[in-house]
Amino acid sequence: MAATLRDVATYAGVSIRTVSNVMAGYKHVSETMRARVQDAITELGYRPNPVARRLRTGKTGLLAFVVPEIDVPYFSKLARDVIQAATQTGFHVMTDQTGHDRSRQRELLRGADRMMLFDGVLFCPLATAEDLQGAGCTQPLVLLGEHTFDGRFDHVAIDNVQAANDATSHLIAQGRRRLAAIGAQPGEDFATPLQRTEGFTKALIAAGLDLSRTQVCPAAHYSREDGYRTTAALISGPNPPDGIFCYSDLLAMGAIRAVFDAGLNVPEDIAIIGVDNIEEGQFARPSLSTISLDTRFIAEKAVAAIAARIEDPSRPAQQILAPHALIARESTGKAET
Amino acid sequence: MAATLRDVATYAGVSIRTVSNVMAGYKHVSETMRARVQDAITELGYRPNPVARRLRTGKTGLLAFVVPEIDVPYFSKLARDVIQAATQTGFHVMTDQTGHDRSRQRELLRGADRMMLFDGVLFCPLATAEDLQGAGCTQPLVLLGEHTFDGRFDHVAIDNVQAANDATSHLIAQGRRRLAAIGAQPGEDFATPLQRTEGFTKALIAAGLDLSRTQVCPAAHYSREDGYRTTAALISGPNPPDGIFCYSDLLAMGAIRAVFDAGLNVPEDIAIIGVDNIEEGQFARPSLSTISLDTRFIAEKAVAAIAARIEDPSRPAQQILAPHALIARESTGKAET
DNA sequence: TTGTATGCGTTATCAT
DNA sequence: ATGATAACGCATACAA
Repeated sequence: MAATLRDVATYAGVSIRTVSNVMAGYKHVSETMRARVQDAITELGYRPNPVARRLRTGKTGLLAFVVPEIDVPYFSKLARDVIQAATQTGFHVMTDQTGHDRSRQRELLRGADRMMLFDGVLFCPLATAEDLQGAGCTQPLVLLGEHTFDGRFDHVAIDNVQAANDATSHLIAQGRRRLAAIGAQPGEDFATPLQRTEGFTKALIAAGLDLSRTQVCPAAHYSREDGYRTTAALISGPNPPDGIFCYSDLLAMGAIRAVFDAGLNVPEDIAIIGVDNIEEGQFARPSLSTISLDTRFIAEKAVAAIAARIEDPSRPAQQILAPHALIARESTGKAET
Repeated sequence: MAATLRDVATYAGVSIRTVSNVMAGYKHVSETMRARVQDAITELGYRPNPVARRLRTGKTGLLAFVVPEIDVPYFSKLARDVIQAATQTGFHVMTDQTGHDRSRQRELLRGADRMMLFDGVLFCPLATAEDLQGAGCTQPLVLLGEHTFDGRFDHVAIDNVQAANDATSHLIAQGRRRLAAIGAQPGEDFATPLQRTEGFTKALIAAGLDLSRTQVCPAAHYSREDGYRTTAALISGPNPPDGIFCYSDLLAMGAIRAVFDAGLNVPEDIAIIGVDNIEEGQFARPSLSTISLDTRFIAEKAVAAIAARIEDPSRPAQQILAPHALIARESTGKAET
């Protein structure tokens, strides 16, 4: 079995306290003593038991990272950066999936089954303001990607309105006039789709375009499948667009395929732009124009924020704006090779 | 602060033992007592402290899931299924990334910094038999995807040789004769690439093809980038292939783009097939032929195996074969729409 | 059926 | 500078 503090103490002929001091790097330990204890430690291969330490200190060193689905490229990219940032900060990361299940999400938010298991939660919500009501108040929580700041929780997110505006303006600058958006979620009041629709509309108005000729299409899951189906319907509809702003790159990938299956071309007949800058889009044919989010930045800020909140739960909630950037590729006009 | 067992006991006017019994669903508790305790529990909102429980029982309820990079589609798909299966079995899953760093991988294998933190480890190794030597012996370990069974560890994997044979045979059946493979890792002795190269070669020999006209190309990271670069080199080389077997779908996606950037077409000029059946391939243009692995099956078997091993560390190591299937799509011949 | 008491391996408090 | 010891919250052997 694994050696304990007591084993080391006995072996070195000192008290348990001294060993603990050595482990903790305590100042006031004589050199001879420190050496003797160190020998015993390496000799027995002693490693502190994290569970015991955590029972005592109340800190688990664990962070929960909650996403709808980890196999959505944007979330797995984010997970990668979060795990990296957390590891450097001394945390382990547990990943939990809500799977689009609102009640499960609320349950996770309440911290139901894992009270005291995590020091904090990094939450990528598919949630409304209501869902957040009265939840998560019990433990440190940082929201990633939803951006209706109400002063209760730390947020890290891009300016969704501006991002959507940028994407739409780019389509307009490429000469597109009959625009459509895919990704709205009518009936819900999730912040992200609402804000992107707002930005989309703003850009149209700023360009003096006829809003009656534009369509804002719902998409429940931001998946390739949804993008495909919705785009196919748009094309065969009464007012086919010449430019589509998809609220995610995954939607856009489905959209591109739908355009080609309809016998049309991207970008010649329909220009398409997404959001997220997933690697898939760089190698796609045509390569996908998109709004890139700095997941590295988001992850690092989120981990820093949760660490700070764990340190001082009473600090005021921070709102951190992550940068975004337009990346123009073939799907909105660069000639396809 | 959170209520403890003692708080509940005091509140209900019973002993701590009784409360514990009720929580554990112990049989011999009188109904009146159970009801009274239950009331106190809900009244105080009591939730057992997992850390304390785990210190006591020695079980953490935590599984480590170790992959090279979580944002590789195959691994994130696997992660999704692993998390789901583990959740149903009552485990939480921590994801760790080795990032192609051999030493970090070995360190994780030794369980260095997390002895006693995890009940078991699910390991997707980029590791050689040597790396596994003397490591992980200390804690329950299940290997996913490497398949050189030596009786020391539980394995869950497909038959890589057969899978590669199937993919290659499919290319041959489509009339391709100048074949290339991408994904070998010369200088290493990772099981997967070796086995896939073996299957590739076997199929060529079985078809009586001239081995001297085939090329087996290395690729370090199974990434789109590697697939692109390697394919570009193949095309501009002295002996361009008319069919390419990529050891991963990601390599294949890069390969497809490279073919088109060279002014050629898939599948007309070069047919391409991959392995993994990531969703990206279904929507790609052309859609990607591939060998599909049943990640759901792999995840469920792996979780079951680790649970069984945790239960009985001395049980003999199991080797579990996961099914695979050829999926023929446009990239190997179905006319592109 | 239920109460008492001990220990899991730490850290931290109090002495010395 | 170091030793003895008390929690942390829970599960369980033992007692009643």
